[in-house]
Amino acid sequence: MAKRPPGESVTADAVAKKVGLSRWTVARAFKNDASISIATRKTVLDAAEELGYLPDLLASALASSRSRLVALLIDDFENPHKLMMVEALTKGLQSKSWDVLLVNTPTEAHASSALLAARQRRVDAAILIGMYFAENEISSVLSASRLNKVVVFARTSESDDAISICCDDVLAMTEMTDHLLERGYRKPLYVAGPETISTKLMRQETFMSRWQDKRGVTPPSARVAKYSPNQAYEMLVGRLNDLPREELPDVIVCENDALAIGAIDAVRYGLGLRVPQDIAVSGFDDIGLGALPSYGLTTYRQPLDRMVQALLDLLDGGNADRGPIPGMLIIRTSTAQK
Amino acid sequence: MAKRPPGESVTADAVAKKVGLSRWTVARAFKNDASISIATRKTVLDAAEELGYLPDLLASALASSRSRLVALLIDDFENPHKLMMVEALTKGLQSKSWDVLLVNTPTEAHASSALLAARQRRVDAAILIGMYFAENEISSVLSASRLNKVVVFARTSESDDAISICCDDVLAMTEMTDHLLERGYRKPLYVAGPETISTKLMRQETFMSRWQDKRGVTPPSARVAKYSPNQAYEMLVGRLNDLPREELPDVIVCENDALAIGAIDAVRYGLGLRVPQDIAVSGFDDIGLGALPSYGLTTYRQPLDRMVQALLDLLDGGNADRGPIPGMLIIRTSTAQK
DNA sequence: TTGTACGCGTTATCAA
DNA sequence: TTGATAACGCGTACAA
Repeated sequence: MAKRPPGESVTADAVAKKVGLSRWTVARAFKNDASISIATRKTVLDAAEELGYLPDLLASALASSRSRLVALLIDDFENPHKLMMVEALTKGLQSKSWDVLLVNTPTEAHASSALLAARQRRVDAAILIGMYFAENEISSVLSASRLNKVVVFARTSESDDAISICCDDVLAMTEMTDHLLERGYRKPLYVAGPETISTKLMRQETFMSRWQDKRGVTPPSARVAKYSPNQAYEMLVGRLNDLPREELPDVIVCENDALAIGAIDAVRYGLGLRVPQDIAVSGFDDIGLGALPSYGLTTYRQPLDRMVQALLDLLDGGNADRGPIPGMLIIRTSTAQK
Repeated sequence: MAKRPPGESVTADAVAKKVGLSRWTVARAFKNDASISIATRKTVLDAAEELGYLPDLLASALASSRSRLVALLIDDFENPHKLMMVEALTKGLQSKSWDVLLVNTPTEAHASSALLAARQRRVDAAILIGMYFAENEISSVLSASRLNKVVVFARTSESDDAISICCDDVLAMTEMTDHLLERGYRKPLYVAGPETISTKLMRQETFMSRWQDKRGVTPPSARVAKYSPNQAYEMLVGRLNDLPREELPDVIVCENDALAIGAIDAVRYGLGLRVPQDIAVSGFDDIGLGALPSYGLTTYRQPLDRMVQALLDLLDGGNADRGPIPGMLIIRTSTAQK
C-alpha cells in the first residue's frame, strides 16, 4: 500500500480511538436519526472536527448503496433558461446534501452512454433537463441499468420509467394567448423550436387551438432547428423581408425567450421596424436578458422554485407527483398596446 | 444485506464465473495497459457486455484512491462566458473519462464548504472557474484537506497551492487598445467589474497604461459590482445621461461582454444614441449574443480549446505550466470606423 | 499471462 | 445506547 503523508485520510477509526469509543458510534454521531446520547455525539463531533474527519462518501455509498449523488444531463448550454434551471437545481440539491454530477450530452448517443456512466458512479437519480432526444432511447438504457429514478425536468415525459416535473404549459400558453388577443393583435406568427421538443411542450398546440377558438382562424407558424437567437433572426429576416407591409404579422409568438430575443433583433435590425409599434413579440421562460429595458420582453415565468421543490420531495422518498405546476405571465413592453 | 432484484449489480465476479476465469482477469480486460492476451480480453468483454457489466467506479476509487472525478466550482451562472467554459470543460473532461461534480458556490462560505464536500467525494482535482472570492480562504481549506490539485481556470492565481490556466490578458488588452487607437477613438471610458476580480485580470491596468503611453492621458473608468448587463446599463445611463454631448466618451471599453451588452443597450435605449456612430463599444470573451447582427460586438476571444487542453494535460500527470495563452481579437461593427 | 490474500472506509444487522 | 461481524466491489502487490 502506498504510504500516505500523515494527516491525510482521517478515518472513523482514528476518531473512535481518540475518544475511546467504537467506529460505529462515530458513524452514529454523523447520522441525524441515530440512537446516540447527546453527550456522546458532542464528544465525537468535537474530536472529529479536531482531527479534520469527514465521512468518506464513496465508502458510504459502497456500503449502503445510496450515494446521495444525482446526475444532471444537459444538452444545450446556449439556452439561458436551461442555465437558470441548472443554477436552481444545484442550489436546491446542495441544500439537501445532494451532490451533482454534471453530464454534457450534446447528442443522443452521448445521452445513452451518459446514463451508463452515471450508473457506474451509482447515482441515486438522473435528471434530464428538457432534452432534445427521444425517450425510447432512454427507456432502453434504463431497463438495462439499475438507475432508481429518472426525472425529466421541464418537459413532459411519455415514458413510464421517467417522472416528469414541469410547468403547466397549457395553462401558460392559454394565458399568453388571451393576453395577446386582449391587446388586439390579429395577425400572429408562431415561431417553434426543434420538432422533437415542440411536440412535447404543448405550447404550439395550445396557442393554435386557442386562437382558432377565439378568432376562427389558425395562425401560420415557422420553425427553427435550434433554440438560438441567431437562428430565429436568420429565419425571420429571410421569411419576412420581402413581404409587403400589410402581410407582415403584428405579433410574433415565440416558443421561448431565446427565439424571442432573436425575433426582436430581426424586427429592429433586419427589417428596420419597431417593437412593439410595428410588430410585437412574446417569449417564454423569462430569462434575464428579456428584462433589459431594450427588450422588455413579455414572457411566461416557469415556477422554477416549486419545480425544484417538487424534485427534492421526490428524491427524498416522496412520490408526490403533483402534475404540472402553474407559472406566471410577465407582461412587459414588447406587447404594449398598439 | 438487502436483497437486490436479480440482474442488478452485476459484478466482476459474475463475469469471471461466466467465462471461467478469475475476477482479476476480468479487471485486466478493462485496463488499457494490462498484460492480457487479446483472445482472453475479447472473451471477457463479450461476456461483460452480455451480462451488462461495467466496473463500479466507486469501488474502484475506494480501492485505488483515484476517482477520475473532478469538482467544478462556479459562482455566477449569469455570465454567459462562464457557461461557455463549463461546456468546453465538461466536454473535454468527459472525452478523457473524467466525470464532473458541479458545485454551485454563490458565496465564499459556500466555496470553502464546497471544497470539503469535494474532498468527501475524493475528487482528484478541483477547478475554480474564474471565481469572485479571495484565495487566501481557499488556501486555508486546501492545507487542511487532501485535495491533490486545485486549478484556477481563466484567472491568474496568487496562491502557491493552485495552478492557473488562463488567457494572456495583457497581450489581449494591448491588442484591443491598439485597435481602438488605430480606429481613432480619443475619449474612452473603461467599465470594470467587481474589484476582487478586476485586479486579477490585468485588463484595466493594461488598458490604462497602454493608453497613457500612446496618448499621454489616463482614461476615466467606472465600476459595477457584478458582471451583469443590467448593472452596466443602469450605471452608464445614470452617469452619462446628463452630460453634454461633447463630454460623452466616444468609446466604452468593457471588461467583458456581459457589461458590453448592457453598454450597447444603454447607449441606444438609455441615451438614444447610435452604436458605433456616436459611441463605440468593445467587450471581452466573445459570447454568442455579441455575434448577433444587432450587437456586432468587437471583443477578444479567449482560447478556450487550448485552455481546456492545458487542463487535461495537467490532470493526466503532466505539469505543463505553459503560462498564459494568447487568444484572438474579434473585430465587428461596434467599433467600426467613425 | 493468470491467480490469490488483503485492504480501501463505510454501513446493515444483530448481539450485548 | 453501544459493540462487533460481515459485507460493498474493486485494486495492489506478489506469487504461480
